[in-house]
Amino acid sequence: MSDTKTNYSKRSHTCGELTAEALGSRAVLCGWVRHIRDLGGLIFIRLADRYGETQVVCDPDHAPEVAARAAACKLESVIRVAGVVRERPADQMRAEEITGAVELLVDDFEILSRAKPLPFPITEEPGRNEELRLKHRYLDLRRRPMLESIEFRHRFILSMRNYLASEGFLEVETPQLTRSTPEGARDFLVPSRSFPGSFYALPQSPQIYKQLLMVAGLDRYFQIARCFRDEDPRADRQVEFTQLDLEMSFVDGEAVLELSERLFNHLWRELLDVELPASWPRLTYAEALERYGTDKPDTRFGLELVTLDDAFVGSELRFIAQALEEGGAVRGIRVPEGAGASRKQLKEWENEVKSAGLGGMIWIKWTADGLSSSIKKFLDETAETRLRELSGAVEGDLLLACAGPRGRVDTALDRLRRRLGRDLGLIADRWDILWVTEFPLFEEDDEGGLTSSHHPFTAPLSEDSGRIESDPLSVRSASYDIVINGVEVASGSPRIHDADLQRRIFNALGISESDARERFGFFLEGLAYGTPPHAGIAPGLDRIIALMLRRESIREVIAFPKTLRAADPLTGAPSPVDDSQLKELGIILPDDADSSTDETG
RNA sequence: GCGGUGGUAGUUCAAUUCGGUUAGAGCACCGGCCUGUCACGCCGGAAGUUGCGGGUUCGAGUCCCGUCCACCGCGCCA
Repeated sequence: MSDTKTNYSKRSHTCGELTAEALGSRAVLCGWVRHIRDLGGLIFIRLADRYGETQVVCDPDHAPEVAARAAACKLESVIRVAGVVRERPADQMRAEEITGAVELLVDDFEILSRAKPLPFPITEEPGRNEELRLKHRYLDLRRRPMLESIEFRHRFILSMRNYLASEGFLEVETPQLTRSTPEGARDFLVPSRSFPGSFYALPQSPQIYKQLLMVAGLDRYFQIARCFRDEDPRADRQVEFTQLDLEMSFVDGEAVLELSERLFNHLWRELLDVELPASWPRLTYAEALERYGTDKPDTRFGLELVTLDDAFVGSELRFIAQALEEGGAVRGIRVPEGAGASRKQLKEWENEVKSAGLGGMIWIKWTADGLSSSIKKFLDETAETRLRELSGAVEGDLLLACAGPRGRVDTALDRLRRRLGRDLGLIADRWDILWVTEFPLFEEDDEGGLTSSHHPFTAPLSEDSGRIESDPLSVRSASYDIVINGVEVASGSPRIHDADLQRRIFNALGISESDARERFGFFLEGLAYGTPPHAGIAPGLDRIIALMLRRESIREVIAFPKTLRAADPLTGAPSPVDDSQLKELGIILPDDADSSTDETG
């Protein structure tokens, strides 16, 4: 009776707590009718709530009225039952369930809310139709695995919040209606009524605000921040997602690395009972790309990439010669003892490469019977020897390779490597957590200009900052990413705290002095009133929680996620609005605007 | 924007290579029976514009074209 869960409520216990200790006592339970087994006389109901399930028995010999009501009760109706806790017959105890030794013999039965027939069963694994789950998310969330992920998420955030508070961090909220800055992802815009023709933007991250909080002297800040980016979603990306945003003053990047390591280690220890290494391995961006073809390598297995250009110098293979001429690369993966791979298997692996945008995949097998290869005609002895040297292949091995522009080859081989890791069962069951550092500060955009590869407030490595004007693409940033089992889960950097350096960066990005004043003037001015050196990081909570729970998609750890087109099947958002609303906002739609969707599909 | 997978009863699935009678089954639902079940059991019933539109054909769930939706990936995601 003293349990906080039952305070203020109609029940004496939850559905997960009655055990043999309660034998003989009266109890009142409320919950959902999860199973009904109507034997014609006796009726067994498995009553469920967030906390568990308890078997309740309605016996017509004991209470005829109760049995009659139970017989009329439908699955997932909400009921309140009162009765006496009694022991189950000895041969019917369920040791694997907490409440498995007891049952409630009901003498009072009240239906609080009847349920219609369900659109899908609560007690079974869902089918392929995820839209149906989202449309009735309130039912999907009744499923035990979903409940577990929501509870886990709560405990994760609680543990994180407590930890950061103990480290002296202040939790501060920043605005959701803010100013659009054309850098980065596409903004979600919100029209202003009082300023017709002007728009707020939803924050892509609280980046500028948190830096201004450092200028304000808050010293250590964090926020569980909702971020919005209007880009196509993926299994690990929603247009609306949650980050732990944090920032520290009077520190360099190293301090943020240390804090992050302690924070993650704390979370893994508290929530998973797993001890991560006290400090994590570090990999530079360049090394990650060279060895794995990606900036977020899964290091739980080998199959590292090798560069094979040298073996193909002067090759008569047109696609290879062309790739090399155009400054591309031939890279591959040696599969130890992979020479036994079937044609069908090779075809599947090739499809993996093709769907990443490459024309095809080369394979070479070294077997006891000699060499066989998709390009055997074009492999002379010199080339073959060179391939073995470069890849380290020995008899019994398989070499898979691709040619093309370096970036696309790396994307394809990263994808192939992950597939190989799965297919060959090479992925170790462990947590591989590491830092990826020294990202390039700039990237070339489509028009040959420069953009920030992280964001424009990222500090360059001090030894590289002299080249911002002369050779910007060679400038490395002081940024750092956290990668766990091949998933990028956090990204951060020391920030620029000097208005002059910030101006040079804007300049390199092609943002003129007047542009910068127009777009970031308030920020530059802030930096000019005494800015402490500061650094921070922003872990993506949805991804981390999904990773910890080994869920395939972050939708499994978000209560009300959106589809891959950023729609919400439950509410029907986004939806058209009344003309009067548009008029008030001064918005005129083109005649062909029609956002309605095919409802028959 | 591009590539791939899928869409059949409320739901999960099936439907003979290459097109062939009235599109089947489990669960749920409705009716009947059943007093120790726990995937309860037994008997019966209702339930379908095969996502949508067009085409080929004597005949289309099946083949072709278009389109919509969901999912996976590429592009995109400072």
